[in-house]
Amino acid sequence: MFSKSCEYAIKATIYIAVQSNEGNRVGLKDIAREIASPEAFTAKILQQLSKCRIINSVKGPNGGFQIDKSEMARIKLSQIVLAMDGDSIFKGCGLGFKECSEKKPCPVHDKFKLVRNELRRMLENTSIYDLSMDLTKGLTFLQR
Amino acid sequence: MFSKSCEYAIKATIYIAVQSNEGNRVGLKDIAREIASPEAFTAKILQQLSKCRIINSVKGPNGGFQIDKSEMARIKLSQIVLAMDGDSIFKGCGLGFKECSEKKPCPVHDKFKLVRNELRRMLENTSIYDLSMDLTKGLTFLQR
DNA sequence: ATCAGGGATGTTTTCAAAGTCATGTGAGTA
DNA sequence: TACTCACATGACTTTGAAAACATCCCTGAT
Repeated sequence: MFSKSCEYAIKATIYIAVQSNEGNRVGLKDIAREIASPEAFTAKILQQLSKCRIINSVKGPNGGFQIDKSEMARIKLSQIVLAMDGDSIFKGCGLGFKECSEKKPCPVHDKFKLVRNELRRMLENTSIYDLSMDLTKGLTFLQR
Repeated sequence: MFSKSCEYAIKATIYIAVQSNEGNRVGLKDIAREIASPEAFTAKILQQLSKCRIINSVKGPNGGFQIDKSEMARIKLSQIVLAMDGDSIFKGCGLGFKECSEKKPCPVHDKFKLVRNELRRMLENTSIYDLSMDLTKGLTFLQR
């Protein structure tokens, strides 16, 4: 469904959100350990998220990553997916056709549209804030 | 969403269905040309479909692939996906966790369940017969 | 100004999916 | 029986995402 990068990105963003809510700035090592991801690879993903203004990075001693509390509710899952995997999951044809449209639909075009719209709706309506709250409350988990 | 193999498998099955409806048995070359897929790779996919009883193969001169008319309505998209990609798309966790369940859900578990159920419903309710009919009627296309 | 902590960036390496090639096997035909 | 057509099978190669490695650069503290 999503690329590995995107999966890590979602996990990392949620973890950073949880920590930011408690006023903590977190470093790469922390994040990689907490979401069980390869450190070097995670670094790249965090840089990408940082470029896309989804998270903030601070260099130097006591540096790390954080998310502004004021922005947390604004950040939706869809933004992370878009930043990591592009819009292929929203626009791409179910059978991989480059040109698949209402005018010239592939055999599963209409059927997939329904599912994709449901997916899009879900991603656009799910905020990182909500996900981080569930995690803080112990309703969900970031391991296993 | 699906592997390349699965995309080809769906396209191939639909094409074979269309031809079978007109009483034609089709060969590998025909299929590969029609769905614009690499021939050798397509051969493997057809063999897999054949093993899973989704299509029938006939060896020798005037051999080829076909689908029994009587079975065509019974074959659903879900069977092809299952044969090619396994059940990961139905069961797999949105964040890639090996153990993700109601008991120990990942942060997006519930949200994904809705989307996945919609996908499953769609795949289980879409028959190859219906898709082949749309193609025959010129409502859908297998190229581009 | 220097030093160390920690993020940023470019280059390899690894591995599974995608795709190719060579050869085997069964079926129809003469 | 011999030949040929077309599917079957397994080993091999290629490609690109995932992951690892090495190095650079910015920042705060002393």
